[in-house]
Amino acid sequence: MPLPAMTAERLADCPLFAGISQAGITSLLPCLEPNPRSFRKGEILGQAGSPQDVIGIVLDGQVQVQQENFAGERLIVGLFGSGELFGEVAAYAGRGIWPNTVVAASDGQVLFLPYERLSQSCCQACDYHQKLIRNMLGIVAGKAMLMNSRLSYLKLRGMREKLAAFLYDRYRQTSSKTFLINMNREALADYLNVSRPSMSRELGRMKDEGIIDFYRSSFTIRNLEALRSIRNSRH
Amino acid sequence: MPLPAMTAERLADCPLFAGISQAGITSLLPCLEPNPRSFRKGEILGQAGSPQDVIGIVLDGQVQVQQENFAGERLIVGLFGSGELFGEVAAYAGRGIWPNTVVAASDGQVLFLPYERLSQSCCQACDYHQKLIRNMLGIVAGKAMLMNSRLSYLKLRGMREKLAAFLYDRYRQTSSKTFLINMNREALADYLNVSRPSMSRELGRMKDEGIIDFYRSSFTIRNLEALRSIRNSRH
DNA sequence: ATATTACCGTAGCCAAGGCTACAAAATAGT
DNA sequence: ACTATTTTGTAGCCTTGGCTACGGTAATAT
Repeated sequence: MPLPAMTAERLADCPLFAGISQAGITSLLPCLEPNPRSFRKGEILGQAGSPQDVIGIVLDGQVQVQQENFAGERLIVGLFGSGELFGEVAAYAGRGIWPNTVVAASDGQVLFLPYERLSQSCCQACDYHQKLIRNMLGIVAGKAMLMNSRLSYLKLRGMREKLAAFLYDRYRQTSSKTFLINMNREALADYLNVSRPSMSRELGRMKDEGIIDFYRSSFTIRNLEALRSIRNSRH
Repeated sequence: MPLPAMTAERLADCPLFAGISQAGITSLLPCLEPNPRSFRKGEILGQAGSPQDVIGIVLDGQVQVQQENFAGERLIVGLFGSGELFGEVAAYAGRGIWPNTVVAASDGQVLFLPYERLSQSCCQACDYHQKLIRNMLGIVAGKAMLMNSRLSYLKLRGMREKLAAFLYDRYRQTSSKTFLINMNREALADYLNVSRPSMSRELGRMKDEGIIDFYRSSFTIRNLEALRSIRNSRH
């Protein structure tokens, strides 16, 4: 199957190929046995439980990773857009099985790469392979860090604690008391694992108390000390 | 600082050196600039916030990784014993800072390795380096998978759901309707992020309904179908 | 401009579960 | 055997927060 036009250009923005020139990518690519695929919204790109021998790179559009829990509920693990990878954590954790289902959230294109080609040295250009593997290590470690911070939010009891922790982290990341968040209320509530109306209620309370201010996705910290001192009643 | 005796022997059991012979380890080790350290219970092996340029391998004893959240509470991330690594996720995620504090949970020994030596090709024995990096990739990916399964428990609303998910997973892992868990009530409650008395109450209810039976850390699933069909009321 | 849809705040009801306190049972130590 | 300590079950109170329902506002399409 022929590669879509501009593939190498797009991959230059993919963290997996960070530090590799476009020319390098072009020469490296055939060696990775890439398999492109166009998809329409709703198509299944990876079915939980079925054998997995590739990882995916989103070239265009968005894909959603869903975890099906033991009772058949669907939990959204993540939404991945252009340049992002999916399936690589499970791949290198050594099962040959998709643990989650990957569904197209829009029309788009994805590039599948056999993950064993990536991690094994190959014919020529082996210095690039080295780079690829180190990049992959960084990507997987980064995802683990993300999950870890997610875990630390979920471990907090109490709505106010979760909100305070989340907002405080954003404050530290942006080094600014006013910042935008890239989620709407529904998504934020889902991220913190609380219900949207309850979260809105608590946000309102915190606004009334002068701790924060907000409008839509713009938040401002009004009383940093009060925010930092929020902790659960239990000791 | 001289390496402790038997270091290579012990490292042979470490997943980082999987697939490398003991002789290989011995010849490889000097190249990694290992730095051994003995510790006593309570010593700090890595302080959150301070610069990090090494990863640790536990040779003997146990170390505890603690996360300090924004308000100063301590959350236990994990307890690592002989052969296990710590600090590697943060290291390869690219910050040069310990995100968590590592405390010795007993007397023991640890081997520190500069993580950049690991990920870069070196003088001789470069085929071993390849292997090391791929092993490291597998280890980090495995930790990410573990965190993911932990996340899936915490995401569940409802005590009964969490218990059902946990017990059902144990049933699948052991392929037996009767199994022991390696935690006491307190630890299990902490793992599922609920309070112990509330959990005991719910366990009692499930026993009354004939879904499960238990005594101390021994659990028996009496009604598998009922267990599987437990899901949250919300749709 | 108007209709349609997504997004967000608010109110009220009520159940799930957190918390303290206590008792019984098991385990460990002497 | 006896005591001390840990572990687990139980009871009752009461707060937190889930849920439905609704209204208003912003964004988007027609």
